[in-house]
Amino acid sequence: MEKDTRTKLIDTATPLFADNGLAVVSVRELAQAAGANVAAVSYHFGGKEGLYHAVLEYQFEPIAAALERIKTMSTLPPVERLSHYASLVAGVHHQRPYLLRFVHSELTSPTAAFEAVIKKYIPRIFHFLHQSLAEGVAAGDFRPGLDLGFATISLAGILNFYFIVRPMASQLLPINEFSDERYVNQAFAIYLDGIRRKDNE
Amino acid sequence: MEKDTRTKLIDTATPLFADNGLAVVSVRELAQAAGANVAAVSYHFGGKEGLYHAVLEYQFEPIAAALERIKTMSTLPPVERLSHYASLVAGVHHQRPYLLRFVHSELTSPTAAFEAVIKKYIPRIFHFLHQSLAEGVAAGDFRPGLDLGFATISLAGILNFYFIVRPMASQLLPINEFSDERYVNQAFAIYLDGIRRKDNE
DNA sequence: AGTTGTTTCAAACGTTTGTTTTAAAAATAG
DNA sequence: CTATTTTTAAAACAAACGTTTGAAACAACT
Repeated sequence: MEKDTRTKLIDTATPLFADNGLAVVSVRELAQAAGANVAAVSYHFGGKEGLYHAVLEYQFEPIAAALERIKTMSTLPPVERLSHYASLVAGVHHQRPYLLRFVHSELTSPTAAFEAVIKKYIPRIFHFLHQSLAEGVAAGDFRPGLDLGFATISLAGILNFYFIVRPMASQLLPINEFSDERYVNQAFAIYLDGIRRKDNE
Repeated sequence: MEKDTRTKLIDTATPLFADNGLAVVSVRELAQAAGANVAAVSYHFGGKEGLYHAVLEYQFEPIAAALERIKTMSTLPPVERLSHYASLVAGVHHQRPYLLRFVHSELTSPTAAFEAVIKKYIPRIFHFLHQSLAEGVAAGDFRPGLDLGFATISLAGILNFYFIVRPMASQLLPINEFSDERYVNQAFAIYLDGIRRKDNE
């Protein structure tokens, strides 16, 4: 078995890195949690940063796949493209519960992996949203006065913020039941209604 | 002068802690950046965590003030209360540009300061929003089917996410000009239009 | 001027960090 | 069976960590 300890290390490191950050988690703590030897990290990944990089690449796999699907959407009407994006967000976070922790951690305090991983995917997503919004305005679906850059951030924010705070939310908020799909549906509905062109425009 | 190095340390530590986190910033790096001695941190704050705690308390000052103002709003109609909250968000982030970094850092990977500081303020804000939304629904202003817990997160998300990613946004997004007030105004308008009761409801 | 309390400083303390090095053991493949 | 790769264990490494120490410098006040 070639990849037994390799994958075991990645699986164990994922929640530890996501919760505590690259710097806080020590190699010894990591190895013990994975049931592996201290030297295994250097042996397989060339060091702690190498393991972190491997974790991040695995986390971004579904985003790469989602971006491929996004390419095929250019013929769809803007509203449907945004709707697809919303369900894509829910699906990706369901597949990779820790992904957004890494994205946000890299956005706020970038490590060496920022250039290699984050800068590769995030701008493409924003570009897709930005362009879909622009076409929606041009088609008369959305409010003509929209600031597109801000509206892009608003959509990303209203959809993703929930997944950022969710791990702590049960301690802080009086929420009965957490359903990612229900959240995304309502949030997207609010957003879409909010940017729609009104009759008096 | 008693508080010269004290405040100098707090001021210097604020962006360092905000950008890199409590664990990553070393006391020596901190002291050198502040032009102080290594021992000054232990002397004035009892240690690195004490300094972090002092930084956090200073950051939360405007939130405490905002919560006081919120108390006086109970007589206002729900829409205006939410609108006040939106401009309060903009004002607080203007006063304390690093505040949200700390809030989010504590939400995702809590330090010892979480219980003492975060748990003290955040639930009150969410309670205020939750209640305002509930009254708005009861008054017929907002859609009757709204999930209030989710709608609370949506509002917090659409307003705050911008301030989380803004430091990195210029590298990632094609945004011409950053204006916090303009962003908050448009984002809140989108949200408010999105939760408004429609004619057919 | 002299006393007292506070603040600053360089140096040192004991720990922990990531990584490397040995060697032996285990597993895999040809 | 042999050769290669992987895993384990224990030890060692320099570097960096947070904190403490004791003396020196400073300030405030009688």
